[in-house]
Amino acid sequence: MANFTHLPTIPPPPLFSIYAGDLHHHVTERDLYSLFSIIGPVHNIHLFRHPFSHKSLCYAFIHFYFPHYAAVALNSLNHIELRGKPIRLMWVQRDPVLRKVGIGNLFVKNLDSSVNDAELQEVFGVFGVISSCKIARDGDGVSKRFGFVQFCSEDSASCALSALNGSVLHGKILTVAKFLKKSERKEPQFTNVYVKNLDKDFTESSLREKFSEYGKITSAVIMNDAEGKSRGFGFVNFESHESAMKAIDGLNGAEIGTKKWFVGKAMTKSQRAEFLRRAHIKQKPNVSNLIVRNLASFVTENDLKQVFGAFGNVTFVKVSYRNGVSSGMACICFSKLEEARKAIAFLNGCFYNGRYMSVSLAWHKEEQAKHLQTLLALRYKPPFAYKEKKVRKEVLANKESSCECDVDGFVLVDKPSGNSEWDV
DNA sequence: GATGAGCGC
Repeated sequence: MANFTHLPTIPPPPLFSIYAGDLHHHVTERDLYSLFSIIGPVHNIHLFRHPFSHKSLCYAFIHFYFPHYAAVALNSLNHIELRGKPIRLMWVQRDPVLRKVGIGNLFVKNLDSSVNDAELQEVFGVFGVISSCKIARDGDGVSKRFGFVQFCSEDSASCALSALNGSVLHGKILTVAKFLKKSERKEPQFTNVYVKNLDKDFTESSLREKFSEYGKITSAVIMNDAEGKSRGFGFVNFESHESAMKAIDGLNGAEIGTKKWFVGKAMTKSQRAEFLRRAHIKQKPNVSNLIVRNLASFVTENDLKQVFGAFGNVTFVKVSYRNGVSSGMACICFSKLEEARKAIAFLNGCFYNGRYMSVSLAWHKEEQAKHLQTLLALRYKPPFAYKEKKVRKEVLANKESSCECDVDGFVLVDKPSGNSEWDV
């Protein structure tokens, strides 16, 4: 019999209320009420909505009159599909520390793509009480073939790990490991080395010879074209990471034959694509581009060229027009970041043609997206005007949302009567 | 090969 006493366990939660997460964004209070009432009398449902747009935040609380029904609902309705998406149920746990400690959290990979959340729960549930489990899916709901199972106790998790790691499910050998955050996981150490700028007559055996002084090699190839001629690059795989590092250190930039070799870590196609994408962003930092907002509609590109030209060399001016009408925004490029900064310091907030101009550095699109994600993660509350604009953008982007209306500059979607709580 | 997100009146 296992000794449970020394292992941490999540304490029993309040027993009337269930948290429902991962909801499809079109799931409504009514959908939830219809579903949960099947089990027993529901006291109320709170589907959380954005305070301005009233779009669903995709999670809800379901309060039952009797804890018994809450428990039954949690067991029998978990992972059921609502509007085509499986819901994920948990006991309400309001203590954020307890929610985030990650007790008993397992990572499962090499799942067959047919395995769904419910089956994952069934297989792992034999070993203890699961607080949350799900399979990672892409935007179309296709399984990414890995998932997460979180047990209420470390003890159950370790039982499941030792029993199920290496076991077979639908013909696939599962890997079960403790879940580690990205920061806790060390990068897999590469052993494969890429070499380019080889002379066309450089052979595999000379390649092997050249690299073997750095350590034991498991394979060395030169890539050929359809006619069997060298394409001038190849791969050398070492037995150890240290040897691979030494080889890069020793041979990168070396002049061999008539060429200067490039030797570096071999990348997969996707890794290389990511690398190039980042390199591209670095190359074009875009930081000397300005966005000007709140311009009067009659301000022209020439006007702006004059005003901004006082601060440096303006290389590009573009006013944004929609249906032939200025939208009050413009992009202005300086040849130097320094000049752009000067223009901001001087012109941002200036009264110009009856309006206060806003002048700020333009973001690179991808960097801005990342920045926004970081802010969201920190639960950053943007300033009012900003939030309003963002909501409008979201609403416009979401063509599926029904009954949009514009009230006092706020875009409201599916505004429920009264408050957003839907009492039954 | 792969390592989420998540909680109020």
